[in-house]
Parts: sequence; structure tokens; C-alpha cells
Amino acid sequence: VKKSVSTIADVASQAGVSVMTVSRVLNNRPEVAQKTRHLVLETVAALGYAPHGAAKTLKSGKTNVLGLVVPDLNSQYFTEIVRGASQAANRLGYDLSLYTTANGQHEVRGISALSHGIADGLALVLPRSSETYLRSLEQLPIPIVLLNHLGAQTHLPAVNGDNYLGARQAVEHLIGLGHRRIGFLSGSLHSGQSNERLRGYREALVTNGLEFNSHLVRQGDWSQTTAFGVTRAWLEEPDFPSAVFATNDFSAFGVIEAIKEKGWRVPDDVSVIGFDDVPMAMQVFPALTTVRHPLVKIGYTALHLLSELVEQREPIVRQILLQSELIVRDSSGQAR
Amino acid sequence: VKKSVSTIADVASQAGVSVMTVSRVLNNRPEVAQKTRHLVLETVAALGYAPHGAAKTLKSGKTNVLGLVVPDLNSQYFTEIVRGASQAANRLGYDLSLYTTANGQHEVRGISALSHGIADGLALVLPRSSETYLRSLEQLPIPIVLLNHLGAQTHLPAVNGDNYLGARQAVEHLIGLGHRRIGFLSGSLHSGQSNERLRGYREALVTNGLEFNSHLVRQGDWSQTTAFGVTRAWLEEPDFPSAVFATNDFSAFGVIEAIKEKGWRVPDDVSVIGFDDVPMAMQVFPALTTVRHPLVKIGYTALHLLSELVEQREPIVRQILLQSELIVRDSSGQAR
DNA sequence: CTGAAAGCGCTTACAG
DNA sequence: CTGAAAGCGCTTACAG
Repeated sequence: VKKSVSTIADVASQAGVSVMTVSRVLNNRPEVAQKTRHLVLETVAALGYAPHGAAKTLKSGKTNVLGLVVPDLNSQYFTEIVRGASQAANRLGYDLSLYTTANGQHEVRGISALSHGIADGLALVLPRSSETYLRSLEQLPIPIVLLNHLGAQTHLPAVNGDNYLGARQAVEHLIGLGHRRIGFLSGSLHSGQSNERLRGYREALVTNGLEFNSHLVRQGDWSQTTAFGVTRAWLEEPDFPSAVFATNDFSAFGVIEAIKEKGWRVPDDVSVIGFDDVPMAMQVFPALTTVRHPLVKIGYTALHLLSELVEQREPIVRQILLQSELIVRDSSGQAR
Repeated sequence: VKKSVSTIADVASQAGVSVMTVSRVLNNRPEVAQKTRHLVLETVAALGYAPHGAAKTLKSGKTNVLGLVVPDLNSQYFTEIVRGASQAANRLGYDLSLYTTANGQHEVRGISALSHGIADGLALVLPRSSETYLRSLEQLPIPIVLLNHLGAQTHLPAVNGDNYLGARQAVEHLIGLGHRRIGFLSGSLHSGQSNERLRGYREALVTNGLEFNSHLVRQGDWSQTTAFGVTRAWLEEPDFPSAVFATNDFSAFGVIEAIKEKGWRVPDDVSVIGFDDVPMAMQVFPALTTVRHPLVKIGYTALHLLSELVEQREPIVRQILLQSELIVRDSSGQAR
């Protein structure tokens, strides 16, 4: 049941004009007589003609698609970024192609296959700081923008949220509530983002005359499950901190889960703060105090920057840092 | 800083063979001498050559992309579908283009612009039951698959979750807990899915000797905000039901929010059940009893079906109904 | 086993 | 204001 599809040549012969004239009308060129224009437009409508995307691309060199690569779509962290990117693509008139690096497919098959005649530019949330991956990105013939990249050094343009200041604010909020023993649950080892948050934690302590105690820093991996397990073990030790700053919201959920399981209450017994402000953060009980990592805006801004690069309009800045903001909800309270 | 890009002709001249031979090697045709094949492959690697997507498409008629259209990306309902679709596209070797119908852009600009030389097939979650939109989809020259479509009649292939049986199970669970006054909070008016859920609610009551009382059915619009407002007003009336079945999880969250605000407890005072089982459902407090609408699977299955259609492998069934499953958590309990 | 020609559906110069 | 020709980078017949 294939419907037949008409080409620009069909429209031309049907309207009794040249292919060139149809092309001009379709592209809103001024130098066409009103009468001719109307005739062509009517014929286009009558035939239900739509130009063939690939043919335009081949000739013009523009695909009109922007690619977005994220590690996976399992967490709201990434879907929020996708949401912002999708909004920007819509608004800027680009199609959005979505890729996931799950099981490293594109690293294997070669990222360059994505780039050539398939997208005009690529925005990427790198799965981990892979030097070689980064180097191959730098070789790509199309513009690239990195999102939330704090790993290996590169000259590639990037859009980041401010991890350091956000973390400082979070910890200073806890200090303001009277907490003196504040724990930190980190993300994966060697993660640039988590390291920045750790740095914010540390500086907040030191600046406020508290000692940094490495025993109060525990290793997570961004996941709720791991955070739950780590916290559960931690709770068996003496002197559990009166407040925990988790490096991301999902870890915070895991911390809270473990505390509840022990029969303690949040924030009565322990205060917990997260980072990111994924939509879920305001839905959980108690509603999570957290730092708003502007994920939607990061996605939006990255695609916007990418479009400027694609369209050769030299952007003012190629490294954009978006502010974070402390959101105080119910999981943080006065120290006992 | 544009990097130069090599074409198949560059590879050919560099390797001292014809363009045709390079093409054959690239497409793994058998009729090439081992020596020639090696030579070509080496040259390809040396030049960092990658074939131009648009050129392949123009010649072959295949874009190798599948399009997914969702109303928006604001709720986990849609992002779960996207997740399944993305998994399927990955596995099947297609690129995934993501579109949102937010502010009706594609209805206006014409859906056919999406289809021609841009995607080999389109999967759509329709924003609402729009007859004309549906008719224009039927005219498209590429395969179409509808997701969770229960609106206007159409012969287009579709993948649905079972709304009716899921709803019945939910309500029968409540009846089993001793509830006799059970409310239903609906979705938008004229929504096929919500109507099916309403039908399940009604039949469950009648089958179990309870009366259907239209006063216990209230009108929502899928959103948490509206559900909150409606429930708040409802709570001002006498005889609030002992259990509420909300047509979707987000509505259930709104119902619970309003009940809590009044100072009542869930499920002690009122039981609440949702529908969909979005990831958030298990995170909220109390964890939501709900019906698992297999959203990821729906997305996955739809793209799989779409690929069969695109590849002309006639699928066994063109209308797929995926089972729902009751997930009992903490928001439902014995009637007082 | 290898190659020269034609053509996919458009747009970009170039003429008139 | 309008059109004939060339060509974007590939692949599909057709020869040899």
C-alpha cells in the first residue's frame, strides 16, 4: 500500500513551468511573478508535494538536524537535559536526533559515522571521561558542544552548571542550621562533577572553621541503590553525622531510605541534602532540600550554542557556566 | 576551523581503483578481490572517510531514521515511552528522531514535511483525538504506528496497553480490601484511555454487586495540579469515598496531596490507587499502589513493529495489546 | 573481479 | 522574471 510520492519535476510539468521556478517558489525567492507563484503553490497543494529531505541535504550540505548523545535515558537527570534540548531544537527549527551511548555502541562503531551528512552538529553528555573518545570528537568535521563536562582538558565548547558554588551553598545552609558533623556521599570515582561538589563541601567547611574529615566522605556511584547500601553500612558505625550532603538527588533518596529503614527520621534525626533538583525531588517524602542544577536550561543552552556554531555566527562565549540555586524543602532542619 | 571531508571519489583515486569498487567494499559485496578489498579499507582508514548519509539516502531511498512524536517531554509518562523507543532503535540499527507536538507545531507545518526523505517511518503518541490529524497521517507515504491510541477509528497499526483490565484489577483490589464507596478521578474529557479505565472501574463495581454512582466520578485532566484542586473541593463535601482510583499516577499524587493537606492519612483514612506506574510511583510517600502500564515496552514494541513495516516484512499482528499489571504498594489498605 | 554511465531530487551558478 | 545545465555523493543496473 505504498502511496506514490511526487517530485519537484512532477510539480513543474503539471504546472507547466521549469523545475527551477518551482524551487524558487518553494524557497520564497522574490524574483517570481505573482501569477506564477500562485500557480505553483496550487499545484504543490494539489499533488500534496513535499520536498525530499535527503536531496536538499545533499545539495545544500545542511541536514537540519542536531544530534544529542546521552549515556542513557534511565534517570531524570538525562531526560531533563533532553527536554531542554528538544525545546531548543523546536524553537530553532532543527530536528533532534537522540542517541544513547549505552553499551558503548557509538564509541565502537565510530562517532564519525554519526556526523557525516546525518547531523549538522552534535551535543554530548559524555559517559565518562574517556580521553580517546574526546580526541576523536575533536577530529569531527562538524561543531560539537559538551554538556556538564569537567573531565579531561579540551578546547571544545561546553555548557556546565556550577557545581562548586551550589555545593558550597548547600553545606553552608547546613552549617547555618547548626550542623557540625556533615557527611558527604560522592559520585563515581574520578567524576569531575562530583569532585567539584566535594570541593564545594570542603571549602564550605574550612571557610566556616570546621575541620575536613575524610572519614565523613563516602564513595557512591550516583545511584540510589549504592547510596542505600553505603548508608546502611555507615549507620552501623558510631557517630553517624547529623547531616549528609549527597552528591546527587538519587543518592540522597538512597540515604533517606536507609535512615528510614533504621527507624530514624528525616530531618528530625538526620538532615539530608541532594543536588540536581530532578522533578522527583519535590515529590518524595520528605520533600528534598537540594541544589537546582539547571538541567533543562543546560540542554537548551547547549543546543542554542550548537546552532550558533553550525550557522557560523561566532558565539560570544564558548564556555558557558549556568548558576545553581539552593532549594530549601523539608529534608533539612535544625541540628539536634 | 572546518576540517576537510573526503568523499568516495577521494578514496577511489587515492587507492587507484574505481568509485564502484570502493562502494562495493563499503557495502560488503562479495565480488571483490581480497587484495583490492584490503587496499581500499586501508585507504578509507587513512583518510578517515565516512560515507555521506544524505547521499546514501537519496540513492537508496532509506534514511535509516525512525521518527517518534510525543506531545511533550514534561512527564515521565512520555519519557518512559521515549526510553523504550530509544532502546529499540539502538538495537535495530536505526537512528531516532524525536519530535514534540507542543503548541501544535507539526500539525500546522504539516506532518508530511517530517516524513519525506527524513524518516523511514513514524511512531506517534497523538496529543488528542484529532480526526483531521489522523486522516493526514493515513495519507503519509511512509509506515506509521500509533501508540496508546484509543480515539477515532483508524486502520493504522497501533500498540496499546490494556487499560480496561488493569482498571478492573485495581478496583477489584479495593473491593477486596472492603471498600464500598470508591471514587474515580478521570483524565481529560473524551480521552480514549481514560474512558477505558472508567469502563474498567464501572464493570468492576457492577460485577461485584456495587452500584455505579456518577457522583463519585470526578473530572480531572491527567495533571497533578488539577487533581489536587478537584480533590480539595471534593473533600469539602460530605461522604468523601473511602478509596479513590485516579486515572493516572500524577492525578493520584494530586489526590494524595490534597488528602494530606486536610490532615488525613493515606491509606489509613483514604486509599488511593493510580495508573501507569511511572518511576516516581515507587518513590513517593506512601509508595503508590498502581497499575503498571508497560510504557517502556509500548515504546519498544511500537518501534519494533515500525521497523518490520519499514522493511516490508509483513508483521503478524498490526494491533498489539500489552498486558497491564496491578502493583500493590502502600497507598491502599483495609477500609475503615 | 572491475569500471563507465546514468540517475536519485534537489539547488547553485550562469544565461537570456 | 524564467530556464537548461551541471553537480552534490552515493548506488543501481549494465558491460566487459
